[in-house]
Amino acid sequence: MLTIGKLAAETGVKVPTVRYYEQIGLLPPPERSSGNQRLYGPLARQRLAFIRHARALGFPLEAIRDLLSLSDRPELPCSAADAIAKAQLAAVQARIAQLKALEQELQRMVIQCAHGTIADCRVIEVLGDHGQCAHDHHTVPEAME
Amino acid sequence: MLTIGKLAAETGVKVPTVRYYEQIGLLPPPERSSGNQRLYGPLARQRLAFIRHARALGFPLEAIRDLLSLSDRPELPCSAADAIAKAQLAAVQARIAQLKALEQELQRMVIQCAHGTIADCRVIEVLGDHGQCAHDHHTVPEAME
DNA sequence: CTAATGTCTCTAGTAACTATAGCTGCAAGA
DNA sequence: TCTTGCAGCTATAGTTACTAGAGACATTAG
Repeated sequence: MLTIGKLAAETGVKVPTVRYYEQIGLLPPPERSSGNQRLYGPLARQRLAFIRHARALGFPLEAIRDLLSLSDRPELPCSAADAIAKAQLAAVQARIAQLKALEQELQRMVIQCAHGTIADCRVIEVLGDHGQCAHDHHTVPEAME
Repeated sequence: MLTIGKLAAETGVKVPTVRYYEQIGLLPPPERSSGNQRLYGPLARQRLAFIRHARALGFPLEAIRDLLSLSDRPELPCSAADAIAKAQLAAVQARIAQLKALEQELQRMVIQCAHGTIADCRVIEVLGDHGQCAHDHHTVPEAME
């Protein structure tokens, strides 16, 4: 049986985060020691590793919740899991495309900076006037860490 | 003089967001009408457009705060503004690189899915075992809007 | 004049944690 | 055995950049 600290060290998740996952119901409440400390078995370790890996791939916790409940029902077709992964892939791709447009614009700004005074700084000037931009970056999408 | 609604419509910022910017000190408290409603002049409009554009380029509000205070001092050298823009560019580029690694991994997962049952779903399997991954995506960076 | 829309303040909620405070548990050294 | 010090416990609040809601007042169109 692992204490929360060992579990955290083994999975690379921080201790408060483990407790947070329990609080929001992603991890089941574990056994407790006589002194009321959490004790985890290998199943919990596996589940936490799953969560950690999915988070690292950018899946939001809600998607992970769905994936976990799917993995508890191995007899179902995997189309639902597939759909979640595809949605995540699409979100990542959209985000990349958007960031590339921002990158272009920022690069233009930085390159044109003549390193004089603020009064004729391209950075400040371009920010003040969207008309000088090449691309349409005027939609700020949601984060995804 | 513009009411908050007109200002919002002209700049593409939502009304509560304008009030929020005032609350955190990005916009100065404007004049008020006899009935206590906010009234904005062209300077406020310009400042808000600046904020809006910088946000669209992904600058965090703290960076925008710095940029605004720089733009109030046109005689200073523009190196500080340049540095902020460069930092934002670097953050965007780092984020793109990280998302590309995720994209690869997600693509592998989705492509390998045989559309059978959950029991042998690659999506679920790969998430449960990081050893099957090609890349090192095990650092989740911070958001950026 | 009335009805509809706009605006006001204030509070709370979002995602996914992180940090803090103040307490108790537990293992090892002197 | 004492004690020191880390680990763990609960609960609350803070983070970013807003968004949503409640309930009241202002303004404007018909």
